[in-house]
Amino acid sequence: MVINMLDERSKQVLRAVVQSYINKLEPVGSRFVTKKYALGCSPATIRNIMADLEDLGFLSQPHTSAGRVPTDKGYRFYVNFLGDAGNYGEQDAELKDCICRFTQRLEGIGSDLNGMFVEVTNALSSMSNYIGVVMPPRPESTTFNRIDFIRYKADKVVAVLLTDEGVIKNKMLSVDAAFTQEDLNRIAGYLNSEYSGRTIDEIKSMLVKKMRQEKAAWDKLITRAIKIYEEATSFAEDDFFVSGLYDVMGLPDFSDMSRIREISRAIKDKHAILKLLEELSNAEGVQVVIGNENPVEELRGLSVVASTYKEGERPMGVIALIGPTRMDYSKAIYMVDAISKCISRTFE
Amino acid sequence: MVINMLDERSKQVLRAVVQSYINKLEPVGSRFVTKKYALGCSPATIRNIMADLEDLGFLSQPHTSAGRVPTDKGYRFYVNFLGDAGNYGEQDAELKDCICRFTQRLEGIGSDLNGMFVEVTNALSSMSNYIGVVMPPRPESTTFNRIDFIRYKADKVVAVLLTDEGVIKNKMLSVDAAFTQEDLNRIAGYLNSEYSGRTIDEIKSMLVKKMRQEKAAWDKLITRAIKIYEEATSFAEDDFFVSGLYDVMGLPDFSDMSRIREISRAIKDKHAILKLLEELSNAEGVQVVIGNENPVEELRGLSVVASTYKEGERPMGVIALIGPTRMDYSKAIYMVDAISKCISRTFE
DNA sequence: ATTAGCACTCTCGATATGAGAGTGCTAATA
DNA sequence: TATTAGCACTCTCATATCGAGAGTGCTAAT
Repeated sequence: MVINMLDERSKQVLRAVVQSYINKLEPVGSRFVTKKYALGCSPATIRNIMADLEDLGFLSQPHTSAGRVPTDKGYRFYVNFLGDAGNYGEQDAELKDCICRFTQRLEGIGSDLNGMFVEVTNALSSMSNYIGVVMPPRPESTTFNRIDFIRYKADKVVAVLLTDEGVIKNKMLSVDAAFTQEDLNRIAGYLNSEYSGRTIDEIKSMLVKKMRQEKAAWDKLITRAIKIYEEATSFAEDDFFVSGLYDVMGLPDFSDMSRIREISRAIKDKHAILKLLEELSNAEGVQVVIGNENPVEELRGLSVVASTYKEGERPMGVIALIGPTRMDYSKAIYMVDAISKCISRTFE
Repeated sequence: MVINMLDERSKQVLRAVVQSYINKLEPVGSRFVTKKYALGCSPATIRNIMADLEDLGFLSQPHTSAGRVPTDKGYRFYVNFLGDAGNYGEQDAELKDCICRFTQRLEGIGSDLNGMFVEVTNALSSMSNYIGVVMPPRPESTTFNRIDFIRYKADKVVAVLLTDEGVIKNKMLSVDAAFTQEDLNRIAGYLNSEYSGRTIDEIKSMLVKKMRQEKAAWDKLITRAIKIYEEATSFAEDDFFVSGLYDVMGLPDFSDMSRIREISRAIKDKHAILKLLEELSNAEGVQVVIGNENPVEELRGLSVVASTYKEGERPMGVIALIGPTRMDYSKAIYMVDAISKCISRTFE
């Protein structure tokens, strides 16, 4: 699908239909286009063009005598070639201002990543009225900073894991042997001195290797360290930050219950979204998945605008907006882009 | 409203109406009652009784020629006097079994409170199809076990707070002075040795008092300790565990969007619910708030079944089920009762 | 005190109707 | 040849009408 497959006026008409449908969520008719967008021709001409666009698969009619509605392909063309691409910066001043203030505040939060992610999801959803999602750094790309163990009760130990990126995780462990705090400090000290600066996953495999090497005559300390580390770093993998499910219900797109329930389910079991975002996480720049392009069954009929945030060149995680197919792509792309860049900046 | 204000047969009719309305969510007519519940009289008689019950405010008619529907007052009477009170144990075996298995598992989780609460909300909602809520122990009733500080970067410190009940909280603090890990250990050591066993709030006020006492010549350590403790324990207060918003949308009661949106909003700003649960937390046993009895505006039209869980005699927090007014009170009361008792047991 | 019988009321689904919006096509026009 | 005016046509949506069904309240009989 190349940009040249449509002449200039057709593009203008397509853009007009997409934009006004995004705004009003009502099929747009030929008369309306001539009135609202001065294209210098009559409704009849527009009708002809629209009929052509329908033949090409960019538009469709809900019923014989309604206006036209963009198809997924129509949105796709709009996003790729018509959506003011490159100058999303020309958004309305209020939004820009709002995002600007937010990014400044974000940089102030500094290294409390969890806190930052909560802020980000909230900001994403409240500014857009879509669903904001942040996928935190995956264990394969978070860098071990240090781990500490706190003796809690005879057989309970709290593990606190810090990463270079500022993620704090804690977990209550049940241990079989009765450790003293000194034991725990030794184990932590060992792990901290040996493995600081590597990724969580790297360490896991290194420890396993180590276990094999020393096979019969391994140090008891190391065995313990390995076991306890494994347990401490086995956090639920399928977690991410979401916000805005309630706001999205206010959109006229979701006026019937069944849709809402579907979406809720999709978000609740997280798996589907996680899969999608992971796929997108390797790509460069802002990614847009429109409606039925979505590889994930449950999210058909929704669009996703996502972008990775990075530490230097290394991709860390993904932020995304999920909304109805007729979402305001310009706005969403602008937001996701600005905020993901801001997050990346805080890692410097 | 005393139990004697109705004769026996009237009570039977009221019970019949409430129970079948709870089951089918359809106004129940006189003929239906005679068919389904063998009360030994004709529809005409039932009609007379129903008319009386309507005069007394226990029932109402959606429109002239529909069956009767319980009013809030009707539910109230049912819950207080008719709802098999005292022998909720006679629930259907499957539910009992399910809860039994769950409580056993719960006791296995042991002292990881956060994990336990997540389990509890999930269990509450999935077994009932209502909204499950758990209010964790308030700071005035959690007992300080120990605090530890981990130096993260020059001006960042991670505070990890443990309570006797097994709540773990962590927080990234920005500190002005550059602490060494030794400084931090001294501060933590001071706090731990002095204040272990007291409630979080007690300690706060004690520290403030201490500051006043030593006024001019206070130990620098203490000043630091106070400041850092204050910051470390100022967690968001308005947090609790919720689950089941999505399931509740499946109930026919909420087939229209506006209701759902209302509820979502109420739950999102948490404040209203928190207020209500706090009010209920001082009472003994299972509390039931029905429909418009609800003091909280946003929750009108919903019913709440709540019970406190305790450590010994000391009330710690509240668990609750929130559902439509025509919720299955017997079931809800049974569940909330069983699970709150189980939580209390784990504290022993 | 209870009940059978009956007229009455109200909802709900099906059906009909007309206004309105928008199209496609044809023939005239620049 | 590309555009446009005009018009018949189609489809939706809101409204009105109608009858079946369910359930009531009342009255008179038991």
